[in-house]
Amino acid sequence: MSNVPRISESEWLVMKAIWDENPITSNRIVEVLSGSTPWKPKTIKTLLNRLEKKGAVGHENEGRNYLYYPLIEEQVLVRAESKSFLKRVFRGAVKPMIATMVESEDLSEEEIEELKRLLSKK
Amino acid sequence: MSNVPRISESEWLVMKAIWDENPITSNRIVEVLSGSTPWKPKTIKTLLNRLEKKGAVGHENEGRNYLYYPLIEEQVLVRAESKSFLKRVFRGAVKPMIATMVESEDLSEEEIEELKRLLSKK
DNA sequence: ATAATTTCCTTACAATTGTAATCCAATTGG
DNA sequence: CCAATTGGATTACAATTGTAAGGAAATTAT
Repeated sequence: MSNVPRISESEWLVMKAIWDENPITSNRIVEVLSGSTPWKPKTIKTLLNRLEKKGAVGHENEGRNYLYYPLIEEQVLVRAESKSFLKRVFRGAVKPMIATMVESEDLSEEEIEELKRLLSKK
Repeated sequence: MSNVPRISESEWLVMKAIWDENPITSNRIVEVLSGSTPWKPKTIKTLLNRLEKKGAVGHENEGRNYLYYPLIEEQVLVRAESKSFLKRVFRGAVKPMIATMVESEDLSEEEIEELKRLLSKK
């Protein structure tokens, strides 16, 4: 069930814009993404079409404009991606994965404390 | 520098076989992967060629066979992938990432303890 | 010594992805 | 009211990926 579609790297950026402001007009998406990518509006439109075809987003008409909304929750996609990444790169082993992340990324004191607490609760 | 090439999902499986037994003949790679994938030998050969073209592996001749070896360390590729995954899916935020993994994957008592120790050392 | 097999090299071919441009209908500015 | 613009639909086109098959040279089996 709930076969999560595969979302490409570029498409992820679009999804994030939609999750962040839901619902959101295509114009607004273009506006948001123009701040963080070098994409032309046409490019963003293409990505929106693909995402809709994949069943990741839907839209309704707002006048002559489209109002987009996610059809997949961020959490769902995030989990699916995480699982696939874990398998591909770490052969499914969670601990080495977390170890690598803790080693190579920066974590503040607080974050470390919070994570320890989180682990304790398990 | 050290621009790490992008390794596709299928290619990762080949890389793992090579990291696991280094150096390794093409035959042995086919043998290993035939156990875990449905790929035909020709497919595996294609992937090896692509990896070589990308500079991820090299080979020397062992008689009429090829003996492959990695040109990129596992750690290097793992870190690069992790960073890219983190950015794409978690907007670069390590803590939520680890939190998600801890929540949705299974960790044994021991592993949890070990991770807590690891965090403490930071 | 030929035929069969094996190994590698080259080519294939559709789907996905990145990155748009073109075309058309509706809307808006003058 | 007509021209320009805008938003969406359709089309484009090369690179990457998944998944091999075909051909050539070397080796092995008979």
